[in-house]
Amino acid sequence: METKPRKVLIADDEPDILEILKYNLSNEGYEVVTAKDGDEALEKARRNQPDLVILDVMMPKKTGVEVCQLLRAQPAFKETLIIFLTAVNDEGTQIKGLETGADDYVSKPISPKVFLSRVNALFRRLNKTEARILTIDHLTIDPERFIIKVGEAEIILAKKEFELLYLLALKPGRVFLRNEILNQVWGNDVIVGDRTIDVHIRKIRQKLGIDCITTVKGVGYKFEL
Amino acid sequence: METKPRKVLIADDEPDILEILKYNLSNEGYEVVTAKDGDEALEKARRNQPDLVILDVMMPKKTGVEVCQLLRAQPAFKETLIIFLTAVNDEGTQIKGLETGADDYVSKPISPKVFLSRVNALFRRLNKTEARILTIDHLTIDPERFIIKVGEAEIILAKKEFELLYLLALKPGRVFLRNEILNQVWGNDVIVGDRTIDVHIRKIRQKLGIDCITTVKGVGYKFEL
DNA sequence: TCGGGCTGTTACCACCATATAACCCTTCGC
DNA sequence: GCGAAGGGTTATATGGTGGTAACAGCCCGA
Repeated sequence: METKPRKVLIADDEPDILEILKYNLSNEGYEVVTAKDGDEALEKARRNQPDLVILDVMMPKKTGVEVCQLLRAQPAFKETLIIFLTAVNDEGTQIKGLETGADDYVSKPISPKVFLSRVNALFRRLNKTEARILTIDHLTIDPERFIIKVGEAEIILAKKEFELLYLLALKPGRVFLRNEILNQVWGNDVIVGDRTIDVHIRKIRQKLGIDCITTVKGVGYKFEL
Repeated sequence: METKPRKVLIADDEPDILEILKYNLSNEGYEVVTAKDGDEALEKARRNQPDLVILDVMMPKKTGVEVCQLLRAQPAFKETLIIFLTAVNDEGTQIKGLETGADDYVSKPISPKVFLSRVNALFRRLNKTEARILTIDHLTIDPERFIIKVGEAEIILAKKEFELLYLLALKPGRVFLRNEILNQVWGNDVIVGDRTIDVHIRKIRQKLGIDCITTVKGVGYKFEL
């Protein structure tokens, strides 16, 4: 399952800040791009389409607020997260920043750890609205649309079949005991015959046309391409 | 589609803070409920189902962090916005707060104006349901004029029918559970029979004359051309 | 080689979710 | 007050879903 790394663009004219933030965000698994002034920030934002933009308010060329406004004006950046970063702890600027469409406003000096938590908090909320789309090789499972894609072909699975496949595909390679599968998909109180799972597995294999579910005899099933 | 006021619960043991925040939030059009300790906060949260909960960290009975954890443990509050409010400007607490699932962390003393902007910023990201004209292929949905166009033909839908179609069309392809539809179109407190949705869907399909709503059995409906 | 344990496969069918039509109550314009 | 439209319920039809049974095949140990 691919969870592509979140892309973050940091724009600040102080190299130290850039360095510290980049170091911390990278460690946390984010992909980091940096810019040292407003114009460069705009340029790199366009090219990299980051998920989060961190803007210093006081920057050469263009201020963070200006950059923010320009970004928000473009449809591609309507949804992008934006955090302002500033030494200026002045109310007016802060309010203006937030009203321009920023999602957070952090005052320097910043504690890297606190900053990280804030970033994570923002992404956490964003995540929920997003679908948890699984992509394994050329197989795509989209629970939001209830669609399976093998290559370009769209395949419709029934509810139970979908849930079963999704469960297995969540942890590729991991073997699920028949009991686990029953609990997860059917619920721990429902009692069904022993052949039920096999039949569903078969239907999935049949509909997908590819062999992605492996039987582990005497144990259970696992997803594998 | 309901545009009822956002409900906010404020929990703080200092009456002054409660008063100031309540005053400011009310002015901004929010519906405000207050609590003066942790237990009362939990109680009122359950009863009022607020969209945003503001928690003082230091409170009698239960701390803000405890309340937050208890709330987040309940499915009904998984999505609720939570802001911590505190005089304690200690890193550890702040990080813990954010990692508990809070969305923001504001240190006292607070400027009411800045605080308001932060609240607004949170809500802004949450509701991206701006009324805009949708155009999907040769189908146009104009929520301002309440008009549907299929090709050149104008079609009049009833209010509920329109709202239902608009909801689905906002995210083409995305499957909406019957529950989601009920919440969004009818409101979470209204109780209607199970067949109601089907009937409205049917009317829409009939009036539009084109097949743009797909049934996903056991799950819900999705818009698709 | 035989038999038991386990899984694959097929056919069958009950039941549940949805489709559909008919009906009723309320609201609103005239 | 009346008719029309909105919006909800109920009853019945229908098809897909998903469970079961029955049997075939395979692997492995005795």
